Amino acid sequence: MTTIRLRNTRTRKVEDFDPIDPTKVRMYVCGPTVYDRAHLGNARPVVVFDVLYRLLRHVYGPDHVTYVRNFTDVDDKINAAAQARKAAGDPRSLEDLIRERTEETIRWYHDDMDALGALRPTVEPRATDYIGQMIGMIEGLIAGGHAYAKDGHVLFRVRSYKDYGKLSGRSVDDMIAGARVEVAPFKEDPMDFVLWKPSDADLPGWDSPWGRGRPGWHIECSAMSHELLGESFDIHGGGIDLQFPHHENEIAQSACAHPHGDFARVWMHNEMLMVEGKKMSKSLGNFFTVRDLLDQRIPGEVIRFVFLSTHYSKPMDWTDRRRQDATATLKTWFRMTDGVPKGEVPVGLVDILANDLNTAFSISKLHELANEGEYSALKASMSLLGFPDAEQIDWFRHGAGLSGAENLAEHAEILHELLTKWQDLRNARDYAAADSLKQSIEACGLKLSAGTVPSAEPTEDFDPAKLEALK
RNA sequence: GGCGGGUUGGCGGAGAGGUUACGCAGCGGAUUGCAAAUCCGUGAAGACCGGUUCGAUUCCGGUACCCGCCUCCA
Repeated sequence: MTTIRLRNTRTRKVEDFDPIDPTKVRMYVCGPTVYDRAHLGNARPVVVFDVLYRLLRHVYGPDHVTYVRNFTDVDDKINAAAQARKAAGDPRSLEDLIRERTEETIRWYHDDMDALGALRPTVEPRATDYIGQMIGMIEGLIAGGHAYAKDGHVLFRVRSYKDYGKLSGRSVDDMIAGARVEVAPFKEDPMDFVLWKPSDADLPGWDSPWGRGRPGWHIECSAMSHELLGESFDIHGGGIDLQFPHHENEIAQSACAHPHGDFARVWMHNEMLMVEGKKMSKSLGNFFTVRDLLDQRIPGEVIRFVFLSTHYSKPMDWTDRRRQDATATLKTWFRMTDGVPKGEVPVGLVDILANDLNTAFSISKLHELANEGEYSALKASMSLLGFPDAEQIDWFRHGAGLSGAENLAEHAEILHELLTKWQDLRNARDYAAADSLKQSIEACGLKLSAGTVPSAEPTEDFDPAKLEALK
């Protein structure tokens, strides 16, 4: 059997993966807080751990892997979104508004992640369905001396867990010296973090031994992973930004609540996403969602390809250039594998993925399969990496994909239609009609180019009104 | 301030202590309504300074620079 090797953040080493029970491999990945569309950065862990999930299924069998990814549907950002709508005059109750918002966001999330080719996890628990387990866990922590109630709050006593800070390589004393911690009157120690907090009448709340309130961030993952995967499970994943404090706190809670378990044995973290060399942020104006890209007719598999071309442990740069390269490569591969029977995944490729998920190297191997004419193997390999079969999609047959020019994005639909038609006419060797169509498009002030993917570049004479008139 | 990641050819991006990464672009050629697609061939690298070694881009140390987390945003 293939030995999978994974980098464990806890030990800072790449280790042989040795599941507790090979017939029941268990993985937990931190999912989204459902208050808005997922941005591109949110999608990276989804794709990274989807590849791991596929690899685990390939090695241990599809029925022997349990993948849990939560929806955090209780959070102050969600409350704020609902309160804003209520303030704007919506007559419905806060609870109804919250429910509507979280349900809608979960639908969006599914739509967007499905488009990236991510398999649905085995279980997708919602935090609000596990409030009882959270309360039970908090009670246990208090009984064990690891937490204390004060003024309607319950706090975790960080000093009661000697390994606190081990995952992220921090010491409690150093962090306090850094003085960047919230000092609150109800805290024994500045590093103590909230397990439960009181809710006033304007906030959602649940009855608890400490009064009506709601859980703090962190406890939901500890409670749900315990309920669904047990005291000890194999892999816990998420973005590197979650390493501290989220995962550190999860470990502290779970280790103290279940001292006989190991909690998660392997901790995996993906590095961050950047856009054109910079962190994605609203202030830089380079912030966008997965849906924004899909709406620009960028296929989900192209986004996936760009993600996989960088190892998960390195920052990944989303650039328009890489998007174009990925489009061209996938287009070639889909043409090669269209209608070809699916063969076997080469052992060498599985070994490459098993070596700490080296997706970037695996892509070079796919290039080699393509160069050698091994199209059946290429097709199977693409499937393992989560790409659709050529027969399931059709953009590669005629074109699609636009130049990334920002000022064309809002005309994506009409341009896509026109470019597709142009390509189809050329494919049909109807050059008279193709050239005539080209002339009418270029009359709008666009320059067409028959590249790997037909594209349109705006000139200084670009007139959007004329373009829309071509509809 | 604390912790962590990175620096490879024009661009993106890997593996391996000694042998071609790979892709894109470029260049030469074939083919082709096409500015395309396809096919054949081809040049080009390892931030800086030391150390270990018969030999390092690959191991070790230092320097410089870049980036992220520690704070609501993944």
